[in-house]
Amino acid sequence: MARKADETRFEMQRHRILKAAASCFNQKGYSGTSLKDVSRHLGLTDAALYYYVRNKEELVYQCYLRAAELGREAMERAVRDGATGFQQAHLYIQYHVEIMVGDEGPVAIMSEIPSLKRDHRNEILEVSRRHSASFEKILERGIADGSIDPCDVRMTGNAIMGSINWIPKWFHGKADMAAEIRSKFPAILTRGLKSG
Amino acid sequence: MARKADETRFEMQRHRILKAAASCFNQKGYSGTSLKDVSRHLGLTDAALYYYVRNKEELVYQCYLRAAELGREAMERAVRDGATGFQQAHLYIQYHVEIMVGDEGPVAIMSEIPSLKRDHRNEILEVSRRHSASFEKILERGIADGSIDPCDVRMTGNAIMGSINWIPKWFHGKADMAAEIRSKFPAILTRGLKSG
DNA sequence: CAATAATTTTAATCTAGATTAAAATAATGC
DNA sequence: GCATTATTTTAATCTAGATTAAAATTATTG
Repeated sequence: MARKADETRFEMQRHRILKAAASCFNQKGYSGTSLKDVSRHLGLTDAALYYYVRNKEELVYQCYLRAAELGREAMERAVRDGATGFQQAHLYIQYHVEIMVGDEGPVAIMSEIPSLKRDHRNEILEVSRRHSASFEKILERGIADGSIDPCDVRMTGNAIMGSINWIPKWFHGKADMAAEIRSKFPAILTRGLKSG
Repeated sequence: MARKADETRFEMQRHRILKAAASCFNQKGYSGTSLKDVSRHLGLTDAALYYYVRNKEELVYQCYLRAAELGREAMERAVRDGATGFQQAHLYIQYHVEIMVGDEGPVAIMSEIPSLKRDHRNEILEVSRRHSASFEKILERGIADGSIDPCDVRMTGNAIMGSINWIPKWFHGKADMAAEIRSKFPAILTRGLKSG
């Protein structure tokens, strides 16, 4: 039987598929994209996808897991690398924006949660809650250490996250636009936080 | 034959339907909501909807027209009532937020544009472009009159709009939450604009 | 190269949900 | 109350797209 080499081949293909799927879901929504839409992007048949994934729902679910993974990483790095709450918030926004516009493609299809089946949905909702909570913690930290002006962290968190999550709705992959977003968005979103 | 009374009856029912549809589309997306989903909310049969609307696509389209109408109104009122650019921006955000959380229901399903057929899509995209442009004009006005700090109006506009458009993803109709959003969001979104 | 495992395709199914037609019910004007 | 028009339902269609099974192709390994 085949060993490590195959494992890698399989994983690579699977990764390509998830990436293509995430991109489609982002553009057309879950129910709006057919498996043929996804497979066409890869020069495959729709049936081929079933070799990599149990069914369509599993496909979004995997996209979400990947998005959650990337999000968690971004959060961790931000908390590790930032000295003050403000810096952590700034870094997190920077990393999150990067996920949205980077060449990894838009991994995060945060709008499709209703399409998940109950167990998966609950899991993702839970992860998502924790994620929001972490960001609010950062804001609180900033308020405590004086780097961020006192504010309602729940609302402020939602406002900032929404801004970023909405990016895929108007950003369509042009490289120069990506650069612009990367360079300007973080400053715009944190300007309102700055204290002093 | 029936006259004005019926006209009104018809219009009222049609309005209820559009409202229910918008709400469903917001929760589950266009392809994710069946006509049965919509009709169930109203105690009707799915077939009944066809008396009011040519087909499903027409339904989203009408929702969009209504959303666009409300958006335009909000923009006009804001421009009329605000003295400075900053005030206009603040008012517009306030009105826009109100549309999202008000009892009119979430009219704006700005994510479903890809589901529209070409003509309708182009029309809505055009309207949407004009709308964004109007908001950017407000920001420029504010910069010119000194009430808003110089900034990239394109990016800033997108950031603010995104925040608001994302609200339906996490706001689920609880009245006290609506009040909180209404009272806090505008300040949060404009804090970063303030000059001086 | 032969044999086995991995990957993809072709060709059916199967189902949900949009759409339609005809019939039934409710409302209205006279 | 009758006749007409408005509204809704019931009962079929019709179709796109998800899913599956079996066959074909491609890699891998010894």
